[in-house]
Amino acid sequence: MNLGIVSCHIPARDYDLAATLDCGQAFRWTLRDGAWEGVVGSRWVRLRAAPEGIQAETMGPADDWAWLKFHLQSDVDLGSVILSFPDDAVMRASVIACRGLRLLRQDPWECLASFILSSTKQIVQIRQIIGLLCLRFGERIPAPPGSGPLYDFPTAERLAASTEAELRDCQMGFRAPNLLAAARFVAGGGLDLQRLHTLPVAEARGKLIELRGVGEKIANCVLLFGCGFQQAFPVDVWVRKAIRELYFPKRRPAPRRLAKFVDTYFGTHSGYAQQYLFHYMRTRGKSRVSDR
DNA sequence: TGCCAGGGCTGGG
DNA sequence: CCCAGCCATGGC
Repeated sequence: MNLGIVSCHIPARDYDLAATLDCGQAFRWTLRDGAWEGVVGSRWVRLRAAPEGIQAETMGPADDWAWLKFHLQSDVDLGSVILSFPDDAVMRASVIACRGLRLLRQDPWECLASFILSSTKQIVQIRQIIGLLCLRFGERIPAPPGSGPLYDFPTAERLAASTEAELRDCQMGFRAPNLLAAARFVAGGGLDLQRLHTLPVAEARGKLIELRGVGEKIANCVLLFGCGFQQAFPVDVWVRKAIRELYFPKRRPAPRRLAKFVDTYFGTHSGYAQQYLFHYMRTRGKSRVSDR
């Protein structure tokens, strides 16, 4: 049984780690010495590009890597996803700008909690808040030699046992009572996040929106990044700006009309198209994405 | 410094 | 249905 670093080659084509791990869908990945380091579940993970795929490392034992392949969605045929996008100038430019960007399949609780914390926050700040939250409330997990202490994302049960003041100490401001209430509701069995993906998407969305602090946008993030619903389409300030400027340049659409548009125009993988739009808007004008 | 950030809720037209 | 104001906090 190997308790040190163990590694594995994960086959994948058209997989860009930087675009995927640094496009605002996940908040715990860091580029260090040319490799991406993060935490998946209760495991430290290091990833780097390799011929015909990804070289992955974690702390042993690991006789099975299905958990990581599932998280990375490395088996998804990206080519067919991109072919499902509408063939227009905006999406063609997005595809060029975001080559190799994948959607992850994240843990629904971590995803829900993270996006409750995301409202009117910049991505760098969301990362800071989540870093503090994991440090204060997460469980210590095995880390590679030379690395500092490492913590997983706190469970709903753990956060449910905390206080609003302790959460506010993680710099999350008015989001603290929302996170605490969500943690208590989930820990108490009021919402089975692990089964959400088996429901019709509208029903799943309805259950999420019952939570205080969770509206359409955050619900759609959880549905897309944590439950695998390919047609969930989060509309944040960047995506709204993209749609208005690139698809409705003459006059800004009424909210209802914009909702109808994103619901019908982008095809069977509209959530994927949304992430390409988001990343395209955020990175155009910049030379590199490696700002964190 | 003031503006803005992967929003949501509330109260008023 | 639509909109303005508000909610904390920090990067730029």
